[in-house]
Amino acid sequence: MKETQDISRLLRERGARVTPARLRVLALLRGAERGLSHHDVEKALDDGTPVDRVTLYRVLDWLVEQGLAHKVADEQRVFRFSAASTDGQPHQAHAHFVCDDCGKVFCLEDTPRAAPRLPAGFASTQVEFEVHGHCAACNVPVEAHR
Amino acid sequence: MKETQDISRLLRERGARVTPARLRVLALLRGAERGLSHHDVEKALDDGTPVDRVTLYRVLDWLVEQGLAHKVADEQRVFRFSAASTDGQPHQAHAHFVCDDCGKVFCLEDTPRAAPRLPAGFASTQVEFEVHGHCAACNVPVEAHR
DNA sequence: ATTGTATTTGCAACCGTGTTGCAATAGCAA
DNA sequence: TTGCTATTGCAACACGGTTGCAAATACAAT
Repeated sequence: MKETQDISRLLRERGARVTPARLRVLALLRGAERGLSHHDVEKALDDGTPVDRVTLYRVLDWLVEQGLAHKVADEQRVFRFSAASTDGQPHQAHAHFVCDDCGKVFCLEDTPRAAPRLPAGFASTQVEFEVHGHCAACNVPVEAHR
Repeated sequence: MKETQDISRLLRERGARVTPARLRVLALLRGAERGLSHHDVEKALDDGTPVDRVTLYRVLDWLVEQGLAHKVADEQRVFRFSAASTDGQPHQAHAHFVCDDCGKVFCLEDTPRAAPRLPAGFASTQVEFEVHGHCAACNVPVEAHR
């Protein structure tokens, strides 16, 4: 598989050993369309040979350390990991959609980045924009009470 | 003490019982110039009659529920609480400014209500807007790196 | 002041996320 | 194949936060 070759190269480039755990985790993150929590990853790797909890934490942190992944705390104060774009630039500021039914977090790409006016002397370093609601999977048209 | 009277009234207005824990915690938050973690509050209340861990958690969450306090996760993913401005109205959807230096939370009133476009099937119920940065007091003009 | 009762409190036990120490395993170079 | 060392797996821990339930108490009604 081309993807595996690709990832192996990335790992080896960093003078690190190519292990199944690293391969599988990075491939998973790269294929994911949203940030994955440790638990998400653990579940996703559940088929096949399971990966130890601790190893997973270490692999994830290692990927971040190597610049191959991003680590961001979500609203529930749980870290979510996503593959770094290999073409360099850091994780852009963008809005998140949080489904109040299933708890999933989605990245909204086209966000109107209108920052609110700040009082004098205030400086902003980061803007968090979070939209709460019901995602497509949970949003039953007929009656959507929770 | 005037402060205590004032707080008692606020609590009673909400049809709630005026208890020492609530009185002390809210007074503390109001006097604090930065967001306090559960641990901070516990420590601060350590003199006098100590308040139970769990009670403290419940009081803090109750204050937030009543719109008397704000709850925001800090950089270390620990909740920090600060007193809400008591000029009345319920905690509307509006932006918060969180100072990453002192932990204080400010309410930004004039928020551009531009909701981002959502993917098909998604429905939003609430929008949270959080701006992180340095407040006027912490924002030293000379060197503002980071 | 006394009583009744619903609200709060305190305790103990628990949960989930994340971490540490250390012995066993397994990449990879020689 | 062998040997070295990075990596893994296990067990145990740390810490912030939550839950269930019985005891205490604010406050309203006598």
